[in-house]
Amino acid sequence: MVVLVVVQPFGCIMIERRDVYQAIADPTRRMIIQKLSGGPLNIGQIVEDSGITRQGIAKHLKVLYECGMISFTQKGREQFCEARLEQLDEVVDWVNASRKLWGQRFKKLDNFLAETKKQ
Amino acid sequence: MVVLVVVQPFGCIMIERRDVYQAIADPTRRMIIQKLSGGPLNIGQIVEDSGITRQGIAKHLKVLYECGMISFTQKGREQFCEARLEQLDEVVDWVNASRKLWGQRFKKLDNFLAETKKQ
DNA sequence: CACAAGCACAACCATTTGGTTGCAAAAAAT
DNA sequence: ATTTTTTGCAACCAAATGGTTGTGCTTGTG
Repeated sequence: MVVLVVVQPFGCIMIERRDVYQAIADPTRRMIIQKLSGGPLNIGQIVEDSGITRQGIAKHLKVLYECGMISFTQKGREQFCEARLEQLDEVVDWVNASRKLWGQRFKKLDNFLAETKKQ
Repeated sequence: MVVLVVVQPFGCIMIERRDVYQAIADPTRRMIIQKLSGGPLNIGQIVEDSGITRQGIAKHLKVLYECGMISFTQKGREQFCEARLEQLDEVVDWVNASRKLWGQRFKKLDNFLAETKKQ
């Protein structure tokens, strides 16, 4: 997990972490994640049929790495890339929490109406 | 990918469909979604304690609307905003599909090793 | 050795993003 | 009738994003 320490105006130090939401926001990165879901690949293999340049892919890999969604293993001159999908739990948890609240919104409205009736 | 061409509230003309991944990529938009999960609110209520200006919020609402994650209802001079969290299914489905594939990666490796042993 | 494969790093570029300020319109309240 | 609330719209801005080309450094291979 990479933490970006940003020194802002007034000498403020902000600690920014790239998050998983940002990681999966881009369609190319989702494609990379799906390719890697099948197992580790080297960068050349990821570039194959991606439609963009190696350097473009490298930038996306950097983002994914900074989110802790992939890890690297050097093997000779090749760099193998492996997915770490545990991070996606955060997204699912957030979605479920929101939907749980959303599912209760009518109940809450009923409670509100009941309360106002009493007064 | 579904492309909707809708000319409706907010003066939005939707030609390309923004996707849900982009909608939840921004922390401010996630905050808005969570606020709305409890039930409909007008724009002023969403702005409350958000730390950014009404116009800033309006831009985020436009994005959320274009993703089909919120809908509007005019009531006098107030514009009420309601969440449509069904859209989040797409995210959960994608995550689950990736994780399913990921869970099978060792099995695949075993199969591969078994195949090569035969030859 | 010479050469190719695989990759990292830097510079550059156009567009998008995420915010701001200012102003105008319409509905409600006084 | 005037003022206040609530909102919409446009212009502006800095920074981030998503790509590109070019260069050069390792590491295997003939």
